[in-house]
Amino acid sequence: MVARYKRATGHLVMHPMGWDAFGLPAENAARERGIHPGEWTYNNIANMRAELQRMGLSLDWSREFATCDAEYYGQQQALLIDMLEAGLLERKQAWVNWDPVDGTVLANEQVIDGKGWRSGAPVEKKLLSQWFCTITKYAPDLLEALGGLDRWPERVKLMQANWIGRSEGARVNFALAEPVAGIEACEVFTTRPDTLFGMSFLAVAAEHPLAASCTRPGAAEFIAECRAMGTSEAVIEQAEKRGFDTGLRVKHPFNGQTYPVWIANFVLMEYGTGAIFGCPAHDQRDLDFARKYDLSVLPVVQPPTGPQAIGDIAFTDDGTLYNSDFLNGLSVPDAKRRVIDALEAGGHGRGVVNWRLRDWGLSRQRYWGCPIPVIHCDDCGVVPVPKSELPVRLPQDVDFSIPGNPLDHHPSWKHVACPKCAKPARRETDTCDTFVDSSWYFARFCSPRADVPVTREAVDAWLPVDQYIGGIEHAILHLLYSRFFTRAMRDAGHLALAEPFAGLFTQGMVTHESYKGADGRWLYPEEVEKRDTGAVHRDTGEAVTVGRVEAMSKSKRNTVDPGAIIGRYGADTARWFILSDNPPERDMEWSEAGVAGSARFTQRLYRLVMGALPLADAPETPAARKLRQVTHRAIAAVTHALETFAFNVAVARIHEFANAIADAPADAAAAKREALEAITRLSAPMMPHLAEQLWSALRPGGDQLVAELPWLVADPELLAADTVVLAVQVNGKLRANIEVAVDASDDAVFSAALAEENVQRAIDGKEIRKRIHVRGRIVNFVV
RNA sequence: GCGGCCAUGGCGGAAUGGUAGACGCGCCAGCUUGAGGUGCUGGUGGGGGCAACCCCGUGGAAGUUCGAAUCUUCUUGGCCGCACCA
Repeated sequence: MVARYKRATGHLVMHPMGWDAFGLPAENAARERGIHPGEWTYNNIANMRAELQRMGLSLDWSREFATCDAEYYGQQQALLIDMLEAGLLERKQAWVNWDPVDGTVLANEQVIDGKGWRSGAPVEKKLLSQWFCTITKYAPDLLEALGGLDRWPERVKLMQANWIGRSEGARVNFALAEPVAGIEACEVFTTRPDTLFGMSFLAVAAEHPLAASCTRPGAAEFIAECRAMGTSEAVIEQAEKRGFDTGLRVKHPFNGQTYPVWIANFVLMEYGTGAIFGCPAHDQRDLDFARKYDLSVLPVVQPPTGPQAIGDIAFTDDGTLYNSDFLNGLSVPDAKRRVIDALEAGGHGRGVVNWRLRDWGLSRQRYWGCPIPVIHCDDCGVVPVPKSELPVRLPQDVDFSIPGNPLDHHPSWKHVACPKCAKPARRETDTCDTFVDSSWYFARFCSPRADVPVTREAVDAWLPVDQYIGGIEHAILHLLYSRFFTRAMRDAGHLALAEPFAGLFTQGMVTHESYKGADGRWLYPEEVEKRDTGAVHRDTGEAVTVGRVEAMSKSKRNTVDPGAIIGRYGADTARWFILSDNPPERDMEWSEAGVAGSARFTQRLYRLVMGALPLADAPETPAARKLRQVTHRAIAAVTHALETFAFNVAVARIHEFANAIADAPADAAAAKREALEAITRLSAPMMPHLAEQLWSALRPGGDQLVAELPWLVADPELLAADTVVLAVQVNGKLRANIEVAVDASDDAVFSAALAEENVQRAIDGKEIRKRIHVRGRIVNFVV
């Protein structure tokens, strides 16, 4: 609808459609039904394409592709090779989130409450060699550039900023009192270096090297316990601080004292350095920990109200430093600066900016994804596949009956000659996270058949995307990865911009109740019948559990098929109904109540126009001028509503317009054609088929489609009314309405208002202390 | 815990600080029909008169203002994001 409107307003619109088609569901279908993932996928695409075409979407099908087309993922492989050469794609050992059910690695973003986002299984930590996009190299730019995205929702920018997570602080190096296993010091990250004199312990994550070097009895068991508990939901909810004293001690950089080193379950290896210094008086977690293990608590920041004892609540606000040697008397911000200077001068640390964002692990041990185009050679190491040999195609003959990665246990696919030395070597069998596929598709649409990823001419002409419309669920991951990929492509010379999406609109999601049968299987809404006694299965009559209203998803089967509405009422009714229901940015609980009303309106509009034909010439009358004014106000109102994405309001304005045309008196006939043509053209983006039908009836023999006509522009002369209805208030309460000339003087307006009987009654002879006249709006008497 | 959004009739929702509830759904009544549906007409926030009109009303409390659903503060509830992030 937006594409049709923008086209009418003179824009050259590219409205493409493609398919994000790699991923787990295809492999699951293959396992369950013995059908090849490709066949399953392309069948689904054919069904969905037909569905979209029935809706009458003005899509440019000549640019269509699927991400599982070798022509697409081959070009993606070329981009990956560029990124490898630019140091943006790296292989490194890393603690990864391992989904034991799906048998694959998950990105942090795919771990929800400690569980795999698809399998729901508790995620384990594993140390593996994996491919990473070094998105962290762009962290400062990805954060700063958010400021320039003035057509993005604030909410999305905020979510991205939080996700990137910039925090200023210091790294402090603590020398061990006695080196252990070759380790002489431990570095921590802190945002509160000002509280360094309030230190009472140092704590490291279970995965930290210092933890591993601890030989005390019980240490290994404690570490194993932490790892097993991992990120499971139970642990997070309990939030119980647990620790193990290693017996090691570190030296304070300034006061010469030593402090104990603990292993603590609340310290994360992934953030900062995996080690912290504990200042219980001014950090709640440290305080909980210190109280539990009876560690010292020394306050060093004094609130303005004076010294206070620390009980079970840490003091985390600003104040004045004390108990802190050379920092005494300073404010918290001043003390931070001062202590960082001192750390740097003494070689004990430095001020740093720390980022929450971590590198993007994109390796998946899966078949149905884009193969990472490198070859492992015993002599040459990791060698990129020469671009002339792309695409690295997925083999067709794969066996899903064995668990694990089918590419890995395929008999021949991975055995190749090294491109450098020609000795036997092995293909990489990891495939890409499917977020990679969706991180540059918008650029590919500009030149979808090119034998390079994108042609400069095409991307320079089309990008950035002027209006991106997608669900709020993409606020962080997809949009962040796309912003990263665009920068990577820019640095590789493929295009010349950093930000892919100039304007972003986040649609709400369509939600529906979910249903579960007695055997625990999810049921489709059409299988369920609601009776007074409760929900039952339509065929078997057995009781059905009604679940919560949530976003429609294939896995929960709480989906509805717009095809049913199209079949019964037609595409225009379906479109009109979907647009009229509620504001597009809001979630919509799907209900077909009201579809009949939408169908009624399409019928009504048809009768309104067809019933007025043929239109004869008629004399200009005051009534005709009134109808013309109504028409042009409708044009302005609908245009404004569409510009602001208030589609439900646009629908309401067209309803009002239709009501006004129907109510117009017979002597307004001279303005009837203009009104009927206008309502036809205004409703065309929403109901394109009906609009063309009506247009051809209004202009028999005409050779233009509504879709080709420019958008109507309201005539300012007709928008300006001759008279205006003013509300008259007394003490802010409405007492009357008066109709006055638009250019009536204040005095004329006031005397007209005072002439109203009801106004006089409200004033009741009291003194008028103030009179307000806001032209075209309101009159108010204060008595 | 931190950050953000939201709260308006039976329902979805309108409302540049200026007539709260547009428009639609639903419901009620009447006309049309043999009946039902469709269609058409009227009504539909609460209360009082039952007409003209008056009082109350946008989760709650206070404030700014001639005037607040809208701005400010506090508060309650719901939703979303992040989360032992040092």
